[in-house]
Amino acid sequence: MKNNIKVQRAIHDMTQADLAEKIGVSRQTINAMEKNKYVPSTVLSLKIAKLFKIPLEDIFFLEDED
Amino acid sequence: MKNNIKVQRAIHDMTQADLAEKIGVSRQTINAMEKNKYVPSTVLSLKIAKLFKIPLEDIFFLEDED
DNA sequence: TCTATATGTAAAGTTTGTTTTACTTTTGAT
DNA sequence: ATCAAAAGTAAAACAAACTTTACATATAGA
Repeated sequence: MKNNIKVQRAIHDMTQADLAEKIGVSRQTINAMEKNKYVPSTVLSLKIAKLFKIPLEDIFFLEDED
Repeated sequence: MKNNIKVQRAIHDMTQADLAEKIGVSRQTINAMEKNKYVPSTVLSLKIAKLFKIPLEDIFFLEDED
């Protein structure tokens, strides 16, 4: 799975720390997500989509190997 | 978080085992998800939304306590 | 009623997400 | 060139997802 969180942050002019605080996780969690170190929970991805006011599928994308 | 996987299964006339097999998890995982025993990963929820051909937010819902 | 299929549940174990702390590197502004 | 903020990274510890096995309950049809 891939994501474009970094782009969404740029659009909204937020740092990783900003986003982390808004959705209630650590900054490292945001960083690791952006670097595709792991797959976040559905609660987390729903919160991010809600914050950015766009469909979850516009931020997170399945890949062939998923 | 809540979900209406059971309803979607009914619409598509699928058993828990059917769904489990289609998205590549165990039947107990589907059962536990339906009974809100845990929060699935974003890959799993994306696969379910894709299978049912509806937006993820039409299946999984944030609650106030999330 | 008997049987097959679907669902619910539980415990143990493995894997993976997430936090915390802490340090390094990059970037941009002055 | 310097400084501060932002981003990258890493290890240890803990929490949660997910699997496997196994059994119990429900439901519907023959």
